[in-house]
Amino acid sequence: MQHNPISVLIVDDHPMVIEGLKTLLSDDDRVVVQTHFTNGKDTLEFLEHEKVDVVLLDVNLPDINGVEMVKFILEKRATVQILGLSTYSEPSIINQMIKNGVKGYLLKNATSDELVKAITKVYQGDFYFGSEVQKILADSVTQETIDIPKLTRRETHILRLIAEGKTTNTIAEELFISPLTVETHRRNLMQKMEVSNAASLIKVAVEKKLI
Amino acid sequence: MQHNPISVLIVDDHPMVIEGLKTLLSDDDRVVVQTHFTNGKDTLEFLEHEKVDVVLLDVNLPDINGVEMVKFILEKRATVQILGLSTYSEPSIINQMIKNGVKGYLLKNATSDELVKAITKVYQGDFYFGSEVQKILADSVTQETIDIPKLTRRETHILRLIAEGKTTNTIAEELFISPLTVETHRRNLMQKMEVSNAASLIKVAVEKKLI
DNA sequence: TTCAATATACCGGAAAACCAGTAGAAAAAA
DNA sequence: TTTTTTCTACTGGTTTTCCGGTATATTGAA
Repeated sequence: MQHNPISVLIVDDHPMVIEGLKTLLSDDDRVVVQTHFTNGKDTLEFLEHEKVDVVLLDVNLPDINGVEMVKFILEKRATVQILGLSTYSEPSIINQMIKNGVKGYLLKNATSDELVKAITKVYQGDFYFGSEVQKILADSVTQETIDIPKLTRRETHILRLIAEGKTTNTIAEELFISPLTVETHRRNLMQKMEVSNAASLIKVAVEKKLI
Repeated sequence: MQHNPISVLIVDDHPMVIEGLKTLLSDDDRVVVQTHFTNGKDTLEFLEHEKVDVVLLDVNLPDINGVEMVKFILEKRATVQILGLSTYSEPSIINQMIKNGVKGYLLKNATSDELVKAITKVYQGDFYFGSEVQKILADSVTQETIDIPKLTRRETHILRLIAEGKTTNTIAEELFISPLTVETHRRNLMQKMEVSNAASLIKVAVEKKLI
């Protein structure tokens, strides 16, 4: 089955993680680490003219945000399979990454075995999620993560201004619109966030990372 | 100078980080990795009857909190030097760790050179902080971290209730005090936080991690 | 082009928040 | 024990928010 080993590209800004991944993967001849990068830009440049089977992608890169990165990589190389990697498990981020096309997701406490398993699965076009990640995803369905309300541009803007402590009138002046309009927006915001005043509006906005 | 290499103990719950550290340190004969653990409990047990020169301690262990861990290790082995390691850089945590006795601190994006340098420095009894960490520490002195207003117990409590979207009257009922009293507290809170309404009160409270 | 979503704007009224100042009782610190 | 801080409470008044509606212009996607 494994005539050609699966070529892997590692993207992570931590040298020690890169070395660790290489070591963990070096024992297994089904997988070969082709190269590695510590930032998004170099990775994308490389993929411009080279190809790999699987990208091991850290979510927290110094230059490009992980969710964006998935999109960019797949734009360049639609056939590549991406396996997300991160230390912590933010349900919303994992969800976004999946939406953008990652085929698997592991936390960094994964063992060597799990790593190889994930890579081979993903390479075959299957999905693979670490057990903790699965748990998180399961929770996130029931939890509040799923109901992050979609705010319009104007609403997001006004939300920020409210958080800065500005009154309806001040905001209206700043945006050259009627205070009544601002109030309508604020009311829509509160309805979407299911709260009944500005204080808790800000709290849930922070919780849902909308600010 | 380096007759005996410095013996190092690695504590990190991520196998790939452990492998990475080992690899990064394997090139240098001034340092030898004696053993490694993935949790706090096993580490402390080991230190009960064995000794090492330097402990590379990840801040985020599954069982014991990093700040506590420093204290426990030094209680067991007062002569050991501890070098903190973490992915992110929380000024408050770094400060606490230093207070508890770590001699150095690195982010996980450190290079092999920096790692060895840090270990040798720390071993000699000196301090060593990665450049990013230094920046963070410097900032944390000048930045807003310092002017976290001291809230009284009652104020903290009421702040939480405000964040939950409760009105003055509701809070008063809940605490069996007059609404007027609650209002006084809220006004004091706003004054201390230098804001003029509940929305921004919550925002800065979140920023300053008071909620 | 048509339709849905978004941004705009209004009325009237109730509720809550905000402001400025004062002040006594209780608890904690000196 | 004295002093300071914290918690309590008030008067009286202004401003702002919040609520339940309604409604039109504009924009963007199908």
